[in-house]
Amino acid sequence: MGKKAGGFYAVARGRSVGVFLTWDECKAQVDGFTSARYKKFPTTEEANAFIAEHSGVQHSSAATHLKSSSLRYAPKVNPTAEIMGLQKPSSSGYSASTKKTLSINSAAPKRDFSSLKVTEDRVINKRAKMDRAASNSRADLSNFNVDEGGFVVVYTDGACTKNGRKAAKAGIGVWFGNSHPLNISEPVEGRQTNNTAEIQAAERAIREAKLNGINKLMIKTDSQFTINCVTKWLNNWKRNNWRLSSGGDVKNKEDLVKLDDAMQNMEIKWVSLCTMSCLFNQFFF
Amino acid sequence: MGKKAGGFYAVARGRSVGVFLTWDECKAQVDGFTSARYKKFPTTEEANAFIAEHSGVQHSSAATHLKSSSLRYAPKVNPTAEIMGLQKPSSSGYSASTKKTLSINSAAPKRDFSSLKVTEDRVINKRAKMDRAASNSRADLSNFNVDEGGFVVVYTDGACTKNGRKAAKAGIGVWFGNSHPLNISEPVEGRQTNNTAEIQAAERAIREAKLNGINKLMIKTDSQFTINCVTKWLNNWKRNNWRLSSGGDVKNKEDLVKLDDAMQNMEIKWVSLCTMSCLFNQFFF
RNA sequence: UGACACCUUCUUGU
DNA sequence: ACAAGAAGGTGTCA
Repeated sequence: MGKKAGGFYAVARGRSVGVFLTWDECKAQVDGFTSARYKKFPTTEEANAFIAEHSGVQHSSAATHLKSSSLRYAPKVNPTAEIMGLQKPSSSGYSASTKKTLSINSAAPKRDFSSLKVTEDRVINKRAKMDRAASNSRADLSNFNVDEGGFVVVYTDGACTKNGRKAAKAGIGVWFGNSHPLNISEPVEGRQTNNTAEIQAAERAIREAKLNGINKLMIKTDSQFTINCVTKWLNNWKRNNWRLSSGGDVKNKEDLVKLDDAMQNMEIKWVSLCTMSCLFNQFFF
Repeated sequence: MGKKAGGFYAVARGRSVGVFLTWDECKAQVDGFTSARYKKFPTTEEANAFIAEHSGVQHSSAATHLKSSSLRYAPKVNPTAEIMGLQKPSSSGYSASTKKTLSINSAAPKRDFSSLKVTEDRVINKRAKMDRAASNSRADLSNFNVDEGGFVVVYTDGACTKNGRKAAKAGIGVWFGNSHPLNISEPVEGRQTNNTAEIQAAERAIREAKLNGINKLMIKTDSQFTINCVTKWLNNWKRNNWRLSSGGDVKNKEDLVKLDDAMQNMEIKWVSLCTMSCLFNQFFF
């Protein structure tokens, strides 16, 4: 080994949040943690600043805390868990399966699509359906999260193992509520990439909502890509025959056409989970 | 130029040692291999340098040794690796600083202009100078890479954060060799764009070379724009009062005049890093 | 229209 | 620390 000792690893989102002195320690917080955010810095000050900027949330005590330079190993906070506070699925209503015996309860990763595990797609899928059918009581179905404007809130997410490689396997997750009968976790159809997953997740969420008489839906996703596709680029692409500004083809045309179709007759508010954290930062800066 | 055609994957420690053209091939050598050492580079030269530096053997008698080693270790190596042969640096002697979580010692990517980080330009710049001054011994200075024609080889590069926006910050890099005392990393003066950066990088390289009695210089850059300016358009612009064929002004006149001035009394071979890979392709297509 | 650069943003994985 | 999947843009010239 014989590495150079210097350096501070800031972990803004991970199993624990804080500054670590070795890559190994840092890696332990971060490895396998979905949408982890971490970075190495030459000074503690910069490391702390990074955490302040990227962890989305701090404890009220955090601001002062970060300033005291002596504090190395910061406490364990799970930002997301707090922002989302009430109803957000800190982890999963998704059927738990083998794999990745999630780490600790508190800091459960935002995304635990255990069920996406390839080898079990069929089984899981089937089980999910049975599950939904079985518990299809009115009481359950009406148990949506609804915002002040009457929009039903749904969280969507896509994941893709080995993204970019030919063995890639992608899956989607749709979350209406804890153990909600409409929750979905399924494999992706067609091209297996992270983005096809995110897009299909949104599409499935919408179709599922429609089937249940919902006509106002708030989709929360961390895929800025999907949001941009729908809110910024889609109309233009429909006009210009799906040409990128760079001249190439729109890679996700097929999925986007389906999504666009699903969107008809549904009022949708798109919410970026990322944006939410950013907004939150304004409390601190 | 790494983006489209993919780069070159150097495997220094793995099932086989060598340069590979796809991530899949590289992965095959490396996956599950204890303490594998590998990295992607935009050029074969850099890939070979990485292998030379990390494959365990070596050091001391660099030049000749490297040649044979790359041959020996490169079973599947594409022709290029052998054709290009020499010993190009993996990368930067640039002072490391914050940003982009530099990797360990030597094998940073071609562009790790950590030092370009805005807030620290001054400091970094100062440090770079001290650094150079401090180690300014004859022994070091004579340690240039020289081609068969007696041209000293230097790599130049420019970078520009937020290129095209008003917050843009540009910087230059000049690389004569690993930890070479003449290496430069500095902020750009004047307009902050990618092209001013590339041009100023070349100019600085020439001036630095001149100060050290060099009169034959091979400049390797991936800026086709800079090369075209100098080798195709400059003479014409000097004649026609810096008019574009479209009638407008030459945007980079100021920097190009300085570059032109620096070029006097210096024999220069301009080499496009891009062209090199392209040439290579002709072996296969 | 082409070419070479330079970036911004987001995500997924090891 | 590394990889890829995806979109948007400007800097510049012919």
